[in-house]
Amino acid sequence: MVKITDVARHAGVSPSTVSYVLSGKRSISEETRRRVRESIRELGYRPHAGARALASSRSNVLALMIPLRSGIAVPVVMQFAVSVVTAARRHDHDVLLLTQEEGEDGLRRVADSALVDALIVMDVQMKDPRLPLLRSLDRPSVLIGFPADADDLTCIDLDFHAAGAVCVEHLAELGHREIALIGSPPEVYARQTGYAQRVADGFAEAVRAHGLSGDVHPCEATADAARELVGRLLAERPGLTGVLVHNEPVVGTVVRALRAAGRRVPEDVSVVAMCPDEMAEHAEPPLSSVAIPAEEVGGRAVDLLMAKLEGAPVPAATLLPPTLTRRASSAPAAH
Amino acid sequence: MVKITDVARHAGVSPSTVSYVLSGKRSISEETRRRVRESIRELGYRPHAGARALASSRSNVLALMIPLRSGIAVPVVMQFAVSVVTAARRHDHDVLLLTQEEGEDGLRRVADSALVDALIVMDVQMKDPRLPLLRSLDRPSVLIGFPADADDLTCIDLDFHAAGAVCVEHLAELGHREIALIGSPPEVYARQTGYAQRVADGFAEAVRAHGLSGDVHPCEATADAARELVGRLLAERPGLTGVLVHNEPVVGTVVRALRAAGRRVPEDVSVVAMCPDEMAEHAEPPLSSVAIPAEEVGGRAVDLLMAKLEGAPVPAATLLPPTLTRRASSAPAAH
DNA sequence: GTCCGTTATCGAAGCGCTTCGATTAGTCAC
DNA sequence: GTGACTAATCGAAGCGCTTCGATAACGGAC
Repeated sequence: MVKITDVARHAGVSPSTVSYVLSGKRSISEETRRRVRESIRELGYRPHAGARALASSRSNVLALMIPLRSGIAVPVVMQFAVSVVTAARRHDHDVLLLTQEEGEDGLRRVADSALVDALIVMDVQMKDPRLPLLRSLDRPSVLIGFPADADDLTCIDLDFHAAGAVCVEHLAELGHREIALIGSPPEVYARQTGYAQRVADGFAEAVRAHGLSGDVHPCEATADAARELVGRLLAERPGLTGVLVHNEPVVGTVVRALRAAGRRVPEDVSVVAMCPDEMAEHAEPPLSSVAIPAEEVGGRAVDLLMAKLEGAPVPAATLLPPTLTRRASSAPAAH
Repeated sequence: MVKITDVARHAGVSPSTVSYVLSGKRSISEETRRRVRESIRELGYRPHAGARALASSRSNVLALMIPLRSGIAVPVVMQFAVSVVTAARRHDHDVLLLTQEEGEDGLRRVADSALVDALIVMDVQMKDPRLPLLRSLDRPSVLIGFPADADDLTCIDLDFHAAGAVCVEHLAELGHREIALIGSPPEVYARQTGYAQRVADGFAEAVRAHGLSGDVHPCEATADAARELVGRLLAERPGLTGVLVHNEPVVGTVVRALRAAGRRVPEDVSVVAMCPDEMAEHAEPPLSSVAIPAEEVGGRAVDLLMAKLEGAPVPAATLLPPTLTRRASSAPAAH
């Protein structure tokens, strides 16, 4: 294994000079820098991560804790993870993967052992048991999601409240007056993850603001439940012409159930979904939708963390504005 | 930060004794061990990962490189990742996440910097550019998937050949004589990832062995392509009563297309899928299927790696036998 | 010509741990 | 009682890097 002293000898300088060339923390003459770089290349030198971490108390590794729970859209989690890794690499950091299962002990372990410099935690609950721990750690962290009490914590997420509202506004603009939200399974609201409730609130608020009629219907993530709910909705509310679906597994079923009941989409009923773009694009018909900008959330989370590591002040809360993409499933209301 | 010398002082022993208590590499008296453990607990001591890695040349971290490419089933990748992390933790290791995008340089980087002790690489291609690198690294690795030339490498995967065959056998047992394989998109075969071809080979071989008629039809992963293919198959082969679908995104579409063409599933046509169990269970009707045992593959991959790290010999190839789960989509052929 | 401030470099200490003799006690066979 | 072990513990070296003075060389400024 080639070490810094080998490079130093080869370049005719001291080890500390090599270190300063690498870190740029002191000025080095152009000529020396060139020679050192050349030696590094020639010898194929890579600093030993452990030694570096020991001497500098920086591991250049971030921890990412991902959720496992059912009801969490796996592809979205994956997108997050990939975007976090990609963003971390841009800052010359690596990512250590932790599962929710490891819980607080896992976070404490990697933080206290100095395995990681900072932490990103996904799928934050309203009353998340990890929050006190994160507050007590001496390492910075960023939460993806908003807990009930976010004091002293840095959070980022899609603005779900605005997302609910933006869907309503879209339907309102198209002239729909009677709409409904087919929501997440009841346990998701009960679990107090927050985002489901925020969508519902944003929906309800916008419904009021626009003088529409519309209400919220939690729905189990099964085809049967979705069909049953659609049937009930159509029976109870014959004037219904707009539906917002915030329940990924059943979006396809909802559309098919509407059609089975003789309603054309979008001619008779407009459908808007909150789901990954990929899913919306491949649906039949392609669905107007608001997606979670996983890519951006992950990237921004890393940026926030990097800023905190450098001691820069960062906003406590970052809400990303929702973007509604119009596709074939929504159209002006008939008269 | 509390360090080993603090623990040593608190317990009235030398630092090396604490180290030996932790590692178990030398015998320590019952009494001393107890005292040291107690001090560790009381002081909340965690060994510094970097220092440990430096002194022992073991980081206790594994690298996992995950694929990004489209056509790879995201939930399966996620399952792998989670099972690898879980298995690694059982061996007191952590997992560093790398994306395929990082390629060979990424692998070299984490290996040469001693950030990781060993590597797991997913989604191995027939002629994978990472293979020479992995051979040259001084750290053990395990591939998930089988390249064309696996010399000196350790590979593990589902036995796709057997998986293709087992589906045919299932259909044959049920009395079906004319069957078809609706395969992966053409580019997946072209890409030479291997597994698609192996399924097709296993299928073809078993068809021959059982004296059935049946052939292979690659299919784009779009609803249109699937519908079109089903239409063509039914037109060209009126006697068709069994279908194996090895193309996750379109399994639902295939079933619906069959029904749209007036064929009941399973009464008129039996359908078997190769897809994650979750997808098969939630389909309408629930599908008889062979799943990739991601859980087991991930766990076994880690076990192999651990064995290699300890210098134990391991089999070069591990093929996990497929398991077919009978569900509602396959039934005896009508006469 | 002296003094000061840069710029470029070096040497040494030290990060927190593991590991390798060395040492001391204790046990047992004879 | 002696020699030969084994069990339990210690001390010190060293893992490969960063970082903190210290030093030397070099220009201006006066």
